[in-house]
Amino acid sequence: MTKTESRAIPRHIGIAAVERDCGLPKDTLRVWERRYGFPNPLRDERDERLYPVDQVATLRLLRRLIVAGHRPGKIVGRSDDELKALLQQTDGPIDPLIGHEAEQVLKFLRDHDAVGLRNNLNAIVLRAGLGAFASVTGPRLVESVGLAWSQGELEIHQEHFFTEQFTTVLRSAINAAQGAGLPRVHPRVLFGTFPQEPHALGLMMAEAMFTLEGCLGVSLGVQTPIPEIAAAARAHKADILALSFSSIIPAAQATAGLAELRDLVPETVEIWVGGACAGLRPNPGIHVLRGLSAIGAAVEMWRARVPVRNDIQSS
Amino acid sequence: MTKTESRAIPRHIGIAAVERDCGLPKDTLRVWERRYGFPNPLRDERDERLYPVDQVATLRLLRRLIVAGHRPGKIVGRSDDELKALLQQTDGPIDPLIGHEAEQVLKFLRDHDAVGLRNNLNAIVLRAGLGAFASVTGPRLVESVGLAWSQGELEIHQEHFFTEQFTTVLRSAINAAQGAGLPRVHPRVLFGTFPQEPHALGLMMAEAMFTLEGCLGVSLGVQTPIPEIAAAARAHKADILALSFSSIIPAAQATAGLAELRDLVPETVEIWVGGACAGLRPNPGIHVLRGLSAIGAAVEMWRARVPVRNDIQSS
DNA sequence: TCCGTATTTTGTCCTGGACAAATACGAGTA
DNA sequence: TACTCGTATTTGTCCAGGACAAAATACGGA
Repeated sequence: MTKTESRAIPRHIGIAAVERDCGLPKDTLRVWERRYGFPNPLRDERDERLYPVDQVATLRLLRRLIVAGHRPGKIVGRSDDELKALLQQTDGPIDPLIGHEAEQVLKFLRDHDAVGLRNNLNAIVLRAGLGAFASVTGPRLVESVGLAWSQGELEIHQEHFFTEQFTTVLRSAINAAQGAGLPRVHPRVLFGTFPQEPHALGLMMAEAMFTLEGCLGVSLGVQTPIPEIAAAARAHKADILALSFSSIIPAAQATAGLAELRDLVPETVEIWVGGACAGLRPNPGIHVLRGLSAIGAAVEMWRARVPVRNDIQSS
Repeated sequence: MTKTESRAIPRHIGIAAVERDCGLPKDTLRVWERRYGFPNPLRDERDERLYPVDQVATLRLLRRLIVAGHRPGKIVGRSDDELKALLQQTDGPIDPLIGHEAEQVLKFLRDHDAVGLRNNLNAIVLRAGLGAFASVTGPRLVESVGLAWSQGELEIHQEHFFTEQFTTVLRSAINAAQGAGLPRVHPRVLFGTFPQEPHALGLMMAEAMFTLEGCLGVSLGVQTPIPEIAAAARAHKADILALSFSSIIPAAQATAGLAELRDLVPETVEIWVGGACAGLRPNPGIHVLRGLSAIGAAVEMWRARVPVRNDIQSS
């Protein structure tokens, strides 16, 4: 009975869990420790690294700064305060970014109010319309919640809870849109993410945007192996492969994976990518969409560019 | 023109790409090579492993067999033909189990017919009703698809595709049920899975059953750390913690995790578990439900057992 | 100011060893 | 026969510390 507390909230986590939570590969964690003296994990009885949770929080800050363009050698080892100052100077101050809706949502999360959150999200969708929700408000809400989490203001379970409610609301709105007699014609769009990418929200918001444009969308969900994505593109005769990248994906991995994928699918299939991942580059054969609101115009351009094949075309 | 092909499809890929595509960690790939002599990659000029694509395909077969219960020592190194034979032999003949609906669904999957599959699933829900779908037909469909996949009759992307469509249909049915004026009172039920459990379908079917019973359900989605589940149970003042276990979870892990969880939540919170995981045991403080159709009666018993507290009860 | 070349930084891969957790095996008991 | 418990084997993950190329930066000359 006496030590329930010590087991209740683990103060230290292993290297694999840190890799998962921070998106920093194990090798990188070890080499940072060797070079910069940080992180500075304890060791358990079998000499394995045990990272205190506050160092894990710092690592998340570091990762944000690095994807924002800072170099590890300059920032690893600095104090949390310095890092936060840098972060604000990069992203701009945090508060202005959080709009009224985000504040409300965060309040519902802190209150663990499921019904209130759901009603609130539904109200936002109705007020703004699905298009504006999926391209503007939704991403902002997601970012605000992610930010609040990475700054320790929300627990993991609160973020899970938010994701679940958001998913439900958005999914039902998409269903309603599909049932509302939208045309559902070309282009055929196949949605998916790479295996390291478990984040489904961005993908679903993209699905909403394409649906509103009257595209015929099919989703594979998240974390599909690259050869499988390619096989699915062929099987479904997709015109466009739409992939979502959150910021947890290292830019190098995204680029390498995209090159591999580009080789595996026919050239007639376009690859469109988007998301918060910083390092996305407009390689040949890869279309980078900056922001979900760019989808509408891009689909129109596609329709103008690609000759009509709105009838069924058997191979 | 003659050699374009050799550049178009790379015949060898690096270890990081293999990790991505097969889901086998780099460390495991290296230790298999050391112990079993397979995989047997070439080396590039800087002595890094280069895996031929056919070995990568074999690795994917191996991974399938391992999640199906085979042990690496017995199968790594065998020929593709032997592996494929094992794959078909694993679960015995599949046909008897498959009902009419499952056959239809498998046909739509093989045809990659998104619209047909969606309509078909919707029709089943309407015909059978949400209760029968979530407790009988749905689980059977899920099992049939899983079986077909484990025997190599379906590709991974087809299973992803099925999961996505099934999710959409079920989620929208749950929404409809919630909007249909069901009472939504006690018990408060919190849904979740352990971190190693990524399977969301069972959880959602359980959510459907509880919703039909008029419970007030809140879901955390899949893969929530155990302390977080406990924290969420306290925060949401849950009466019941409903956890889903698919067969990929080792029984020992489930038991250990449940013991840990049982310690972390107040005794007034009941823990109900269910799913295809074989080793679930009715430990003290843990209620094991055999099958989703048992949920209805269990909720009624709970309501009879627990004194009325249908009014709001502030802590 | 621009562009090509040195230099630093940085992530990823390597080897070979170690060990605990998971699993299979085998003996003893009801 | 079925089931439990202790032992042996298998298997995944971690460690150290070295190496090197790709990327980023600094530098020098037009």
